[in-house]
Amino acid sequence: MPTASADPRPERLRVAGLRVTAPRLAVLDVLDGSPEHPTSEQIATAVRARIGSVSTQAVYGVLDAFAAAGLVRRIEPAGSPARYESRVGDNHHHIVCRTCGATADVACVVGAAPCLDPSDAAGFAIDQAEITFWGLCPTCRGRTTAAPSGQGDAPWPIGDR
Amino acid sequence: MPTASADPRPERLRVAGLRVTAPRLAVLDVLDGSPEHPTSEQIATAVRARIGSVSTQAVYGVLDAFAAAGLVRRIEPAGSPARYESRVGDNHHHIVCRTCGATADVACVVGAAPCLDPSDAAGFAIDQAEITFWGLCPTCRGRTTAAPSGQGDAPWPIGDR
DNA sequence: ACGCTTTCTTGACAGGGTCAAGAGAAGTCG
DNA sequence: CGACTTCTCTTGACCCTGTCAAGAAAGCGT
Repeated sequence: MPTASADPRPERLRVAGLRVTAPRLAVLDVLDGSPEHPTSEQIATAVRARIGSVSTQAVYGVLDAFAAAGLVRRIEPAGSPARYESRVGDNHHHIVCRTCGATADVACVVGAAPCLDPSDAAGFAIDQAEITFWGLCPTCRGRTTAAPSGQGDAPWPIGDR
Repeated sequence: MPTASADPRPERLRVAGLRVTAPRLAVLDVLDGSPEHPTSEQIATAVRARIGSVSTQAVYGVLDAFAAAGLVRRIEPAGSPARYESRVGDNHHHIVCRTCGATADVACVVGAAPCLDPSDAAGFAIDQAEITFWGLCPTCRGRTTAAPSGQGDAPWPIGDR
C-alpha cells in the first residue's frame, strides 16, 4: 500500500461513499486541475484523453454522483450548458463572460453580505444565495471593440444603485 | 376592454419602437397580471386563452423583442426553463423553489451591496450582478415533511459564513 | 388606399440532458 | 481465493426547450 499522501483521490471517493472507478478518478483529476469550470462535454473530452474511452452518459452519471456527494459543485449560467468545479466548501461566486461563456471565480470580499439576508422572503424557506456576475472576459474585451450593445436584458447594471 | 383611454399598453409598445399587435398586447397583459414569473409555455397558454391561437414561435419572438426593448426581464434559474417578468427598472432579486421551480421577487433591502463589487474580477469587465436565492416555497414546505436531504449541490448555505 | 416593413405561421432542426435495460466491474463475505 | 451482491458503465432511444428559415399576413406612414 503506497503512502496515503501519494494520491488522495481514491480515498476522497470512498469517504463520499462512492466506488473507485477509472472514470471517476479521471473526472476528479480533470476538475482538480481545471480552474476553468468546464462543461460536461469538456470534461468528457479531457477524461477520454486520460483513460481512453468513456461514454457521455458515464460522465453525466459521475458528475451527478459527485454533485450529490458534495464533491463538486454544478453551476448553470443562463444560456450556457452546466459547468462544474471541484472547489467546494468556501464562499465564492462566479463571473461569466456574456460573449464566450467563460467562467471564473470571484472571491466574496466582504465578511457580511446584508443583501443576502432578505427580510421579505415571500414565505419561502431560503437556504442558499447564489451570485453571478456578468461581463466580458479579458479575451472578449479586446475582441469586442465595437459598442457593447446588448444591454437589453440587464437586470440592473452595477452602478445603478 | 372597451374603455377609452384606459389602456396604456399600446403606447408602451410604440414608445419601445414596437408595432402593436394582438399577441404583443396579450403577452404584455399576461405579464402585467402575473406575479408568478411564468415560463414561455405558461405565457403562451395564457395568451391563447385571451386571443385564441398564437404560435409558440410568436411568443418566443415577442418575448425576445420585449426583452431587447427592456419591457420585460428574462430570468433563467438553473434547471428551469426561462421565465419572464414585466417588473423592470428596479433592483430586486429572485427566490426559486428547489422543488417546484416557483419564483418570487425579493426586495433588495439594503442601499449598498458590498458583495456586488468584487475587488478581484479576474480581468473581467463586470457590468451586472445577479442574485438568486434558493429554498422552498410555502406550498412545498408543507408537502416536504421529510428531511430536505438534497443538500449536495449547495454553493454555500446561508449562515455558513 | 398603397406599399414597405415588421411580425406571425409553419415546419424542420439542434443542443443539452434524461430515462431505461443490460453488460460489466468493485467491494464483500464465506 | 472465489462466488455473490450491488453499484457503474455502455448503448440507444427519447424529451424538452429553444433556434433557424421561408413565406404569408398584418401594421403603419404617406
